Amino acid sequence: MANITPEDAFLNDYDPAAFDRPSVAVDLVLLGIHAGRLSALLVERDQPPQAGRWALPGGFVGIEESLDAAAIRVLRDKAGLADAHLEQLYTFGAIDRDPRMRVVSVAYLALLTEDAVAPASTGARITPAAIDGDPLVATRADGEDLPLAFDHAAILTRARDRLRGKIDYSDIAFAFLPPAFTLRALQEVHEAVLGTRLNKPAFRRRMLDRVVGGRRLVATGMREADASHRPAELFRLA
Amino acid sequence: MANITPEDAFLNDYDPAAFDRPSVAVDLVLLGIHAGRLSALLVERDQPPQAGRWALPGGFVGIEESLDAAAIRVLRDKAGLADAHLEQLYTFGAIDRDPRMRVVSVAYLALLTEDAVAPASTGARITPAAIDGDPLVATRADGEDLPLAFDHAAILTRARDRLRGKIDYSDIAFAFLPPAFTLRALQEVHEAVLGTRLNKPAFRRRMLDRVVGGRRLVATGMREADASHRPAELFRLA
DNA sequence: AAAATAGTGTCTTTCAGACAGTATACA
DNA sequence: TGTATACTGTCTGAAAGACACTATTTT
Repeated sequence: MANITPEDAFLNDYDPAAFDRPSVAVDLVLLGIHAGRLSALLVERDQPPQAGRWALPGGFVGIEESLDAAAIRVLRDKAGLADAHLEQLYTFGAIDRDPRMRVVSVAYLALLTEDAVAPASTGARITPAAIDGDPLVATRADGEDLPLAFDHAAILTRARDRLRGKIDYSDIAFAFLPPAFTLRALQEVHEAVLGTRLNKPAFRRRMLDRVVGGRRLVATGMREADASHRPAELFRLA
Repeated sequence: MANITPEDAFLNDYDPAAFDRPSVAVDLVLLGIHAGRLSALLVERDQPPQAGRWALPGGFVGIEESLDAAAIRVLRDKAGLADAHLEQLYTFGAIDRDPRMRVVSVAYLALLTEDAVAPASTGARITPAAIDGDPLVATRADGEDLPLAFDHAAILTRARDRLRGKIDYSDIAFAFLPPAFTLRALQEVHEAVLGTRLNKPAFRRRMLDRVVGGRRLVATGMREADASHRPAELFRLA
């Protein structure tokens, strides 16, 4: 072990500028709860290859731009969103994932509130689609299953799995909600992400007892406005 | 497939071939349990920049090589290891993380058994170092704290956090162990990763009841060989 | 026999699921 | 007053922590 091999010497003198390099891109998985279902914002491709298929919004990373900065730029310029919870998801680097050229794509997870997902209406070039099933299927509000471009079904699957894995022990669920929210809304977020129904008293207890990152749920004393029956209390994270 | 034109690009008005691209590299976080502590294999840099500092083994990704293939190649050629549990960790893309050029580095986690970590002895160019504390410190077996190169302390920190987050609900602990192992060895892996002591009866119950990925612990009927007192039974995952 | 670790039985606490009940708002 | 939903009390069962005990092997 630890001998200096010819490969070591070669790599020490390796000049990457002399070789072709992959392009580096970011792709954004924009997720929100829409009509009670976990949904992604997808963009219809209008150019070949894969014209007519639906893709994640993305863009190439500039030579003087960090990965995070590129993700923020795509969020703003391609999705028209000023702000969202953004976290890096996974990097996809299969040789043939894009038929035009070698592209290594760093996927980001962006979590949106319901009012950020809804304006992208069905029929437009960017639309929310419920993601469900295994293998994953993206279904638009009109019931149409949208064909996905490139390896984007794999990216969406990994995004959903990440979300399911983290929701129980992190504060990501709150990224889907406005600053003040009802416990029912929080439960609906959990149910949409996990794809299961949850027990209400146990859920309430767990959420009210829980401390995540030094923060916990506190009652605001205010109540939801538009309920047709008894309005629930609004909580916030503090 | 269609002609490759600038219009084919993800962003209609952006031709990546016309711009400088970052280099893409992989860095390997080689982790194992050494002397009861979670330890990483580090390589001493013998060239500037940062000569004398300790780095993760890494290498550039070839234009016709997937990220996973590059990680396997580095594992073999730079670390001299034929096989290990390999999983992608995170991609580091700050603009100035390498002073020589723009490098986007995809970090991989590689988990090794004790006999793969141990041969790299203290004093050699590649050495195991216990990683502990917050901020993270890498300590060689002789007690020396090793200065880390570039952003590799941040990479190691993220590797440790990933491990701690996954050990309770995945089978990664077994990647540190040979095919047959005692329950005490398994508990020592958990304790080294989490940095805490665990309750023995509860740990045994949990492990023997647990089913992860359709597999569970089964007794082999064999016992450990070199114990100076009552030898423990060997288990395997099946 | 002594020493040391393997392995188990059991008590207690904690917490989630289930279910039924009370409270409060709107029609 | 009816109805729908918010919110809570309590029972039960599952699982973890703590601790003490028995079992088995080497020296």
